[in-house]
Formats: sequence, C-alpha cells, structure tokens
Amino acid sequence: MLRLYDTLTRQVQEITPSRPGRLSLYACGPTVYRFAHVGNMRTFLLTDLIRRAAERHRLRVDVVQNITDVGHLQDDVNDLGDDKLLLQAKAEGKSAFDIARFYEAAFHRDLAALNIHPAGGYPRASDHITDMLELIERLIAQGHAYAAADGSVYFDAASWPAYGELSGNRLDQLKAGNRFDGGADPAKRFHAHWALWKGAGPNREMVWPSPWGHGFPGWHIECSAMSLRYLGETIDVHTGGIDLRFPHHEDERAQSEAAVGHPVVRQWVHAEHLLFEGRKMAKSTGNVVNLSDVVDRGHDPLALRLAFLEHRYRQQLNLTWDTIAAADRTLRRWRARVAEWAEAPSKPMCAGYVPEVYAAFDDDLDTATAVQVLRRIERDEELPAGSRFEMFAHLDALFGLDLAADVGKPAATLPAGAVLALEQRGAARAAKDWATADRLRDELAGMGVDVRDTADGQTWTGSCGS
RNA sequence: GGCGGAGUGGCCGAGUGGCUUAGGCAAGGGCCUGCAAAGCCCUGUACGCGAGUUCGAUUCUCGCCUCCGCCUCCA
Repeated sequence: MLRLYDTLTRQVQEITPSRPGRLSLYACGPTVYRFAHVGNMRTFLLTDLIRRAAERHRLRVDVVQNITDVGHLQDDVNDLGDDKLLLQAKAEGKSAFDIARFYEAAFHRDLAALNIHPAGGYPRASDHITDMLELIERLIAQGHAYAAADGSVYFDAASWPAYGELSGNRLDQLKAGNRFDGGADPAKRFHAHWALWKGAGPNREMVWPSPWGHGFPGWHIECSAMSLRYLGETIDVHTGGIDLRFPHHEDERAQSEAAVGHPVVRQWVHAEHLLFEGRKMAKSTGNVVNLSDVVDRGHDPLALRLAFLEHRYRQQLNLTWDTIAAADRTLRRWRARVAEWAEAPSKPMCAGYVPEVYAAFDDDLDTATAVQVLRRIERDEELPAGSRFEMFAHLDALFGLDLAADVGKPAATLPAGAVLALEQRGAARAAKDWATADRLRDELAGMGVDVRDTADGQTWTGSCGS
C-alpha cells in the first residue's frame, strides 16, 4: 500500500482510507489573484502523484481543491501595482471577481499542461459564504470563537488544547503582531487568535452580510467549510505547501476538529519549497517563473513535470534552467525511443522493473528512484523493444509524461521548396561539393528544417506540420 | 525567542554502517563524420567541522559552524 509522510505524526505511514475502496483528498488550491508560478505547480503535482499512486491500488480517489477567490485577495491585488493585466482591468473598470475568474481559468490551463488530472470539484470560497457563516456560528456557540467590536469574529486558539500539534508551535512562543504592521490587532483578545470573519472596511469589494455586519471570511475558515462540505467529517489526506503548515493548516485543523468534536484529517502531506537559481521564488527577488516562461523558452511543459519527478517532494529543490533543459532533452529522447519501440512486435513487460517503480511510488513517492528505473529500462539491451514499449506506456499512468506521445505520429510535412533543396543538397554531397551543401543546409534551416547527415544519408526534422 | 528542514565530487542531486560508494548536467578523451549536429563508449571516489559509539561512519550519537523555510499574505 501507499505510504506517505504525515506532518502531524512526523512519520511515514500507510494511507488509511476511511471508506473501503475510496480515498478522500483535499488539496489547498490557488489564490487567484495572479498566475500560479512553478513553485505552486510542484505542490499541485504532489496531489496528482498521490492520486495516481492510490489509483494504482484500485482506490477511487475523490479530490477536492478549493479556489480562494475572496479573503485577502483585494489587499494582495493592490500589492500588484506593476501587474499590467490588473492595471488594464482597473482601467476597463473590471471587478475583483473578473480578475479572480481570469486567473482561475489560467490555473486550470496550467494544470492541464502538466497532465495533472482534474479534481472532482473546485469549490470557490465565494460560493460557500453560507457554509462559513454556519460554521462560525457553531464555533461561537461552542465557545471557541467570539465576536469583537470591529465586526470581526476571532477564533480563541487556547480553547482548543491540541492547537500547535501540527506545526510544533506553542501559543506562548508565537511572536505578537505581524510582519507588516508590527503591532497586534487591538480587537483580538490575544495576538495568536485569528479572524474567522473580518469586518469590512469602507472601500471593500466582495463583502457579504453577516450577523456581525458586512464583511468577508478569513482565509482559514474557507478550507474548513469547503472540506467539511464536500468530503465530510473524515478526510483521508490533506495536501498543501510546507508554508501552509502554519498558520493555515494549524488553524484549519483547530476550526474543523473543534467544530465536529473529533479528528478530521487523517494524514497531512506537505510539499517542500522550490528554490529557483538558489533563492526562494519571490516577486521581490525577481525570480518568479511561470509555466508560460518555461514554454516561452521552447520547453515542453512536461519537462518541468519530469524535472520535479527527478527529485523528492519532501526536499527543497533548487530548480535551474539547466535542470529543465536537461529534463526536456530526456523527455524528447524517451518519446522518440518509445515511438521506435512501438514498431516492434509486442512483448510482455519484464517483471522486474515494473514492481520496482510501483514500490518506489509507494515509498513516500520516491519518484527520483522511479525515474531511474525508466533510465535502466532504456539502457537494458537485453530487453526486446516491444517489452520496453509496453513498460513505458504502462508506467506512464504513474509518471504522467505522455511518453507515448510520438507513437504513430505522422511525419512532418516539408515546406515548399524544401524538397528540391534537399535533393540538390544530396546531389552536392554526392559530388563532394561541400560549399553548396553547407549553403543549402543553411537555407533549409531558414525554412525551419533541421538537416543532419547520417551514414544512411540526410535526415531532417521540421517544426512545420508535425 | 519558538518551530521545521538542510549541508554529498565543477553544478544539480539520490542513497547507504563495510559490499559494484546512483543518476543527470557540464568537462576531458575516443568512435563515427567532408564539416556540423546527434548518437555511442571511456574517464572523474565526494559526503560542513570536532568529538564519541564501532573492528569499521558520509551513514548512528553529542557539540559546533553555515544555510534555507515558517511564526497569522505566502505552494
């Protein structure tokens, strides 16, 4: 069975589906005020890998991933003073909702490009205000939360004794205030309390009526409300980035479990951060990379997926352009090989390699080892081509790299004039007229046809019509 | 102040109480080639520092140094 590291118990443990044959999985999704960057992608990939590994064990996996489209969205948006799209949207009089929908759509495109299977549902926070209000009222009634004079409702962390278990933080050790204003919110009774509902300021869009006046929900309560609604009071696996361990997941856990009176999440799985060129990916350091940047450099989006798979999710990964480029070359080579092997007579899979890959995935998603097995299959000259094809094609259900993408692909068509140029070049080469041959090669390159000479004559690859 | 995670050969990175001490990238050499590109073959003994445990530690223990992340925006 699949084993995963659980942040709460700090141990690798087997997943334990609460219902036979099914696994429920809640994934913290994006805040849709900007494009998701490749660091976000790594975390979203974690969910996909757990799902694929679980599905191999014939579990039906119910994935729910939230879309945070309210909360501190507008504050963050205001922080994006240099975002052209936002400036344009403001100029056109678009609302925060328009912005949220735009980036939500972009998020789905990114997931699709990375072969991340769609979740069963993507609930939006803005569609679940009622659920949140109900949950907040329940927590107030239970004595876990209190309404303050500013129209906000706060959770009383000390009212739930297990608070701090997930992150290892202790209430009396937390710093007061936050890093922006440096001071504690005077409406709170204690600085480590957090807002379940925030009273609206005068100029805020996206506000809703509540028993405490107009306002908007706190970020953490959104995930409690939506996860309880769609996955019920027991959730087998909850994923997210390591930075969400505290406060977001600590607070979510307190809210959900205080409200229902028993443990909700059975296993917390966190993805470590991605560094880019040695530093944390951040706007201030100017090293934010989006999937579109990877594509703009001519890489297949799945090269990024392979680069991630070559490392373990629980380790910080220092991504570089070299890493991505290397993964891209490997991926293209594999696809070409798979297409060649597909031509050979079909042979059964070799028993040794496939279980090794299964075992690696089951071992806390040891994808680095699993990728090594693919390399070994590629190099194993003893294996019949048909057998290699079967294994690559079959294992791709776990890797999700479209390894059979080039199988049966029709040959690229040559642009006009290239056929003649190729014939002339062949004749020139036969006549050892190297100057003409080289000139024609340059001309063909200009047409997008990359010519190579082999022992069997010229070969070419074109970007057109392929 | 508290919490969490790391330091491996030029670079990125798996991994392990000893055994054949991954793999990739880059580099050097070679094969092939008119040249180029691609491909293939070969080469490269590393685990932050100091103690300890041990027959033996990069791997375990302790201390130290350095780095990264989190402490209510953060994947």
